This record gives sequence, structure tokens and C-alpha cells, in this order.
Amino acid sequence: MGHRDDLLAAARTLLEDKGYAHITARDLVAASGTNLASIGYHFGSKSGLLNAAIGTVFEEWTDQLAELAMADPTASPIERGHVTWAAWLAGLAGKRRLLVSYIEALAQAERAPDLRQQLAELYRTCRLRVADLVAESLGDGTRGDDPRCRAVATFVVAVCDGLAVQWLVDPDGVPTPDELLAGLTTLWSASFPPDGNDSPGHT
Amino acid sequence: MGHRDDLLAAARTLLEDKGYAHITARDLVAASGTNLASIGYHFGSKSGLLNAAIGTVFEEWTDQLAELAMADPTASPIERGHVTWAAWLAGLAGKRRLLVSYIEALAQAERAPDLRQQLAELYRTCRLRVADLVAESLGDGTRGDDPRCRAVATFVVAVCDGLAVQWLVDPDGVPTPDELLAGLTTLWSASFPPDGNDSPGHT
DNA sequence: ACCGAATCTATACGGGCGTATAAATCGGCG
DNA sequence: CGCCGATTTATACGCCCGTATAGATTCGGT
Repeated sequence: MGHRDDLLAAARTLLEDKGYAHITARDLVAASGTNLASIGYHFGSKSGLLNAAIGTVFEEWTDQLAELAMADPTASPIERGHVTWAAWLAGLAGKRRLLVSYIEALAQAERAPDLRQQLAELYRTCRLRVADLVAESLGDGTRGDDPRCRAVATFVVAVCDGLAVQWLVDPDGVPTPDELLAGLTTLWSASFPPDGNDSPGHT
Repeated sequence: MGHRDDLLAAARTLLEDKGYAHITARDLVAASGTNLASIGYHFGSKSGLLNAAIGTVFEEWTDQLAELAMADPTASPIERGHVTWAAWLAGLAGKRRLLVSYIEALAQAERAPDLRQQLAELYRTCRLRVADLVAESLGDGTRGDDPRCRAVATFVVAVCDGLAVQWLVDPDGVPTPDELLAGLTTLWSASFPPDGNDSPGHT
């Protein structure tokens, strides 16, 4: 097709190196070699175009993450987390702009129900995939739709997001994945002493 | 004082119920009963004012979080995490707008070095406080400046941020804190089997 | 009472934005 | 060819924004 595809392609590019909030209609036109009015004609509005583009970009990103976590199915769950977080942090440096775009989109989503739903969908599928990986590496027949797997998946994704935020603001303040693992190991052996009395009281 | 304080107060209010990115200079003037030019006079620019206000708002927020985590010093570390995350999630509903403002600020920080540094500082002190709490609840003499405590603190904060993001986009998709704890418990016992052979290989 | 500095007021400026409109062009088909 | 709907072009419109300017006012120190 014509302008429609050109605009979508330009939007994808600009999202990766200019940032959601700072893309103007005229930027899109310049980058695509199309015309100002084509945006309205094909997508209704600028944000219509941007939201159409953003879904595909971030879907690919989460795809990459999921693939990373799939490596080495024999590893223990926490070891997988370790590997995943390490790969995640290592990959951030090359995706800085994209990450900022993502955060901007997150903020915009509050006022753009379509975008918000799209992001919600993105998280749901991402969590589902991670939950399956978790179930698999538990290796005790637990299914991916077990609430505990869902919870762990939420957790893993949350850590990725949270680490990314801290890395964005203060790269040097974020511990290495190895330090992270060491910290968690300490934490857990203090919480569940090997001389094993109990598990923390929760209902 | 006069307009200076009025503007700061208005900025704080607007941050909580309109969102960083959508506050205009004229909003601030209207909400403070001051004058358009007073912004430039006292703060140099609109963003100067906003950045001055944002520090105090979020500092208070992290203060609240730290206080929550301090309760019950006898609890195990993971139990403390559990309590902290529960309180965090419970508090989000009343802070939705503020959370959006925070995310917007995060995005803006990429282009505003002052703001970024301010946020970095915020995270550093927050992590420090959490690290001290972690050290304390380990109860084995470990100091708060131990890298493992720092790592755990980063981790805890990351989970808070990450959960908040997922909650913002898709509140129903986020597990309850209890589910979270159950998931982590399962995860860990699979990673470090009680019949204790070893710890995952890391350097 | 007076003066200079600090503060406040009113308004103007220039610019960039997203969108709408109307005319030109293209492309398939009778 | 001649028509018509789909697309593309060029441009105009109106809005709102952040900031600057210049004059009025207030206030502390003497």
C-alpha cells in the first residue's frame, strides 16, 4: 500500500529514537515522505497512528525477553530469573530510547483507553508465557495457569520493569544480577532457615 | 511569602490530580491566584517550578512506604516484603493520579538532567533506608551497606514499581500479595530443595 | 519621607501544534 | 475514452502554549 504503510513504518522508527511524547505530526510526515493530511485520512488522528504502531513494537520486545528466559530448561526457577534479569539489564543499554517511549506510553495510556487496553493485553500475554516457563521449570506437574505460577510471573515481570526504571534514572545504582542473586539467596535463607521451623504465617 | 509559595502549593496539588505532563503555566496561575509572569520570576520556567515541587511530593510518598516496612521488626525478611507489598498495593488506589504523574516525570527526566538527578537521589536514599531495614531483619550483624542488602533493597523497590505499573494498566491482572507470597515460596523451595543438595551455580 | 530593590501585574509575541478543507491526481472498469 | 471513488496534495485555520517586557506596586532600611 501507500501512505498508510509508510506512516506506520515511520512511527515505528520514531518511537525507537525520538520518544512517544515528542513525536509531532510533522515529524511523521517528514520521516515517511507523506503528507500531513494523510495521517487524518488513514488513522483519524496522530495518536491513532501512534497507538497502531506501538503495539507491534513492544510485542516484539516482550517476545525477545520471553525467548531469553526459555534458554536452559534444566535450570532451577531462580536461576532462570537470574539469567532473565541479567539478559534484561544487558539489553537495556541498547534500548534506552525505546524504554523511554514505553514509559511515556504508559503515562499516556491513562487518558487513552485503547492504548491502555492494548498494554494490558501485552502484559497478560507476557505473564502467561512467563507463567508457563515457571511451571515447566518447577517440574512437578504444576500447570502454568496455577495461581502461584501466575503470581511468580507477575513478580518476574515486575522486577524487570522496576529494574529498568531504576537503571534509567541511575544506572550505577543498580546492582549486578549476581549481586541480586546473592542478595536473594541471603534473604531467603534468613526467611526460611535451613534448620527449618516453619513458613511465614500467611492465610 | 507570596507568589513563590502559592505557586509551589498549586504545583503540588495539580501534580496529584492533573498529572505532570498536562499542567500548563496557566493552570498553575489559576490554581494559585498568582500571575503568569511570576513563574518565570521565581522559578525561571514552568518546569523549574514543577521540578521543585515534585521532589517534595515523592519524598513524602517514599517516606510513607518506608514507614510501612518498618512495622514489626521481628518478622522475617520475606514476611516484611509481603507486608510492604500488600501495603503498597493497598495504597495505590488512592494515589492513581500521583502515580501517573510519577511515571510522566520519569519520562521527562530523560530530557531534564536536574529532574533526573533528583529522582536518582530519591531512589538512592529510598534504597538505603530499605537496605537498613533488610539488614536489621536479617539479625545476623549484617550491615545495611552490605552489597547483598543493597541488592535486596533494589529488588524490593523494583517489585513495588513494577507491580504499580501492572496495576495501573490492568488492576485485575495483578495477584494479591498472598498469592505473591505463595508463588515465591513455591519458587524458592523448587530452587533450593529442602533436601538440600546445593545452591544454583553463580560466581 | 525617601529611595532602591524586590515583587507583582497586564499584556504582547512568536511559534508550533493537530486538524480540516478543497482541489488535484490516480486507477480500475464500463 | 470517461467516469467515479479512493487517495494524495497543498495550504489555511484556530488554538494554546511558554516566555518576555514594561510599567505599577510594595516594602525594608535609613
